[in-house]
Amino acid sequence: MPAQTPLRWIRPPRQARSQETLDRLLDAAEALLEEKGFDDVGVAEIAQRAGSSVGSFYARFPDKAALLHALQERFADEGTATADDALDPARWQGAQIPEIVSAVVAFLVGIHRDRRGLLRALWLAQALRPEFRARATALSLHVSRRLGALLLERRAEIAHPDPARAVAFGFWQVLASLRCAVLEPEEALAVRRVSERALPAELARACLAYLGVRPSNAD
Amino acid sequence: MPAQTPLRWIRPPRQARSQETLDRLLDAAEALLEEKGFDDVGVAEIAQRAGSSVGSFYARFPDKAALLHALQERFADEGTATADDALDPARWQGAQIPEIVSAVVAFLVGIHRDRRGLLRALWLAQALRPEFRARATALSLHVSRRLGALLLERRAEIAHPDPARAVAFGFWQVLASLRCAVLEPEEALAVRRVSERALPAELARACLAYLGVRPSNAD
DNA sequence: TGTACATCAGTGAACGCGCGTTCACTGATGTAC
DNA sequence: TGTACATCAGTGAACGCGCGTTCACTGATGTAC
Repeated sequence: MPAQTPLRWIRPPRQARSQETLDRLLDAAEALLEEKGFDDVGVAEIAQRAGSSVGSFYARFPDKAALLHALQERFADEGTATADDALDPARWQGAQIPEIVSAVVAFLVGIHRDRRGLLRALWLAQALRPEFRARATALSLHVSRRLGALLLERRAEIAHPDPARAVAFGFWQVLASLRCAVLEPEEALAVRRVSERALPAELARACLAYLGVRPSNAD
Repeated sequence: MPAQTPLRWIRPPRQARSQETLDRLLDAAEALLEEKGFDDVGVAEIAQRAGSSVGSFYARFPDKAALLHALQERFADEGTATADDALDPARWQGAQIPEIVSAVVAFLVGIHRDRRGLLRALWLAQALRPEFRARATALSLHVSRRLGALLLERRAEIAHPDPARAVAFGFWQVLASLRCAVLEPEEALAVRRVSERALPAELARACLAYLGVRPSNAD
């Protein structure tokens, strides 16, 4: 179900050297996305920053949109692997829900901070271009299910009448908040009233309150 | 403090007829935004839909971006007036927090449904163009303060240790969720697990739980 | 080990499409006397 | 009340800029014998 298409957007390279060029192009693009939107970054600009050329770019990607797809694919692969590792039930033996939620939220905040530009670009692309949605949804769903499995093993701690739904919706709300936090610049802090430093704790608090989990002694 | 600039982006019309043209242009643009993004809507397309012409467009707006500014201005004016009316303390004499929050959340869900296209366009514009942020922030802040005043009159009902901050953050989280719900198409429902019909209730529940308000008999 | 050839990778100037913007002109409205 | 003139509003074909994309060419890597 989760799209396995291994970078079929990219013409696979034949020499190691061109694989490096491809990585450099992806890295350059992601770096530039920290400062501007995808449409504001030119192909020539990306190529130059990668120490490459426009021609090389088009030797790897059929068009500019394919670059964003490749970035999405790369991020989703990393995200899936990370979730599988981080949300492995074995890792959380004996842990209670507050501990898990706090850790996950803090981690998600970190990702959104560190890769702000990429996530913003992907989020915007998804809003208007259907071809970006499936992959994005698949990743969210994967993480949501893994987290759900973990929390529902502990459903006794959850007071919400429909724990499975609550876990899914709670996770979605955390994601939604982070997405907005990523898109919103500092101005919106006046509305939010919670600094980025305090965000993980407050977000976890909100999520736990919604689930109906009593704050544990662990936190 | 809230930007009062009365449509200074628009060259004010001298004849009634041209005011009508302007309104038709705004309406046509907003209608087209339901289907596509701002960049995907052409000036000629807007003019045609408004039963007008490209030249007329440029007689009213210095450039295409000014149109989006005008739409933002119009929406913000309506929103401000609506908030002043809807959140007037006199209106809520004797009401408890759950009743207020439920009503506000339901109303916000409705707005985001009815003007999905415009809100999506404004949200995307804000993410990348600083000149859209101030107005957007001012509107959110205005509503947040009005709502805050209303709820903080009832702070006894709030268990959160910092009620003022909690009200602001809770409101912001509701907004964030709605923004994402507006940008996300149906696919994401698999992640969210809450349909648009059930959204108001679940969002209100989450907000109230975060504030630490006991569900009242009123709801 | 060395030479010839084939294939792959890289280059960047030139192209061309799309779309915002302009502008010379027509038509409509209002005002002076 | 009627005519002349000034100003405002509207029109859409033509322009031109920006940027994604192409392509003819050079250089690098690998392979055959």
